[in-house]
Amino acid sequence: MPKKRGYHHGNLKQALIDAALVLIEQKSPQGFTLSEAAKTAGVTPAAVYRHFSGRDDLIIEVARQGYEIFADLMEFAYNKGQPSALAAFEATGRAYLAFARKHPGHYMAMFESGISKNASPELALAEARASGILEKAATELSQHIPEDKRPPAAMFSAHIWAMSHGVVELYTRGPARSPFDPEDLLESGIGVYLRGLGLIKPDA
Amino acid sequence: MPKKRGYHHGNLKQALIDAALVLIEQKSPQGFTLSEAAKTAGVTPAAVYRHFSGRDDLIIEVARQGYEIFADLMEFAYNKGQPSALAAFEATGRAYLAFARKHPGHYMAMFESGISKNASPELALAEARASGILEKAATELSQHIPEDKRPPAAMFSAHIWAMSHGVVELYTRGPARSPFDPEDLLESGIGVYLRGLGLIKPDA
DNA sequence: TGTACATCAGTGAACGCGCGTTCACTGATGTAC
DNA sequence: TGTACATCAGTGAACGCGCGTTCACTGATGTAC
Repeated sequence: MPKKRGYHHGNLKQALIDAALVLIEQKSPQGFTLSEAAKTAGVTPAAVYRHFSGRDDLIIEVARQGYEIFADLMEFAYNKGQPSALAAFEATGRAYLAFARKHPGHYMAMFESGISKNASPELALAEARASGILEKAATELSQHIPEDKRPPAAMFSAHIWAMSHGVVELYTRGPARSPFDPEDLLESGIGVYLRGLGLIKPDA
Repeated sequence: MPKKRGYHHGNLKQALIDAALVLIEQKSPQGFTLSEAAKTAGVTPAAVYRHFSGRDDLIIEVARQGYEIFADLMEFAYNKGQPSALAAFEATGRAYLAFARKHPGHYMAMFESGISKNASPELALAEARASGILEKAATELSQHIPEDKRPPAAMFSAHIWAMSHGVVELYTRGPARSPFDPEDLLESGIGVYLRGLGLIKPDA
């Protein structure tokens, strides 16, 4: 909410983004129309064109804001875990799932909308910042692995990201049923993985 | 291709499914219309209604066939790895990724279309068969873990499935870039995970 | 403080379009005799 | 083998609808004097 309410509608641009978020959560990123977003924001379809060049542009902006929030949350969690590389890493992992839960619309716009991260320079920038934090956490933690059996940090972080994303897609939404809480599932999965790297004691 | 070509169009039902597969690969499960599918199959939109009650019904059938193929492939891989529980398990994991690669349209209809696995009894049945094979492989392998530190087989299989699905979504499609081959990524990730469970020797 | 003007966010009417769905039909295939 | 009939897969015309997009407009806000 920059500026105050004023003007004709108020802050239509953000109102449209908020409307898109609601619709994405209800019907998926591809399941709503530009006109629906306008109606949800209480405005004529034509008004949308004052702020966005079309539907894709709107979704790109939703995703961009998502990456900003995502990066902020991850960074905060990372810092909170410092100076322990392990604690920082685990906090970051938990923050990932928390973000997916609290911001499903953003998450879907970012990862399920089919837009390329290069759809706009601003989007690419926001995405890079988020990835950077994940990779930093992974790199620092991997310093604790004996050098001769240390996997590349990018691979390490890709494994964790893949498992996190998989848990989100399959077990917080998606077709799979599981008797386990997604949070527990992810935490235990990462735990086993880290044990495999020798980063947690085998009997912990 | 059951029956031979004959009749008016040939085998329209399957032709529509094949058309849907092409369109799903090109534009995602929600990105095409019933009319497009009809046109792709070389037929009037009205003809679709002889075989399906609507677009959803068509996608459900695509997903069902996907689960059948999926289950067949997994079962074949599993049997090929026998009698070693570890070899069977790893072959099943590789088959998962191979399926996602070779049948992207089916994969997307199954996991990214937003249809519920209970959308039809036939779909639920096919899904259950596929899951059963995954769980069987996981259960057998988990017998080799010392009983006191053995996680529930369902959790074990959920971890692996989550990582597999995450690799598919993020690194064979999706926004993430990685210098690694998805196959290598998944194989190494599962390797680390199994080491964490004590199922592979730490120095392997 | 008040007035006159410039700006520009949002309106509402209009358009052409492709969609989903229905319907009576037609004509190729299968079958009975 | 040939003929007459039944079946039913696919046609094509028709419909009402909501979509995306454009345009001249209007009226609230901001600003210069």
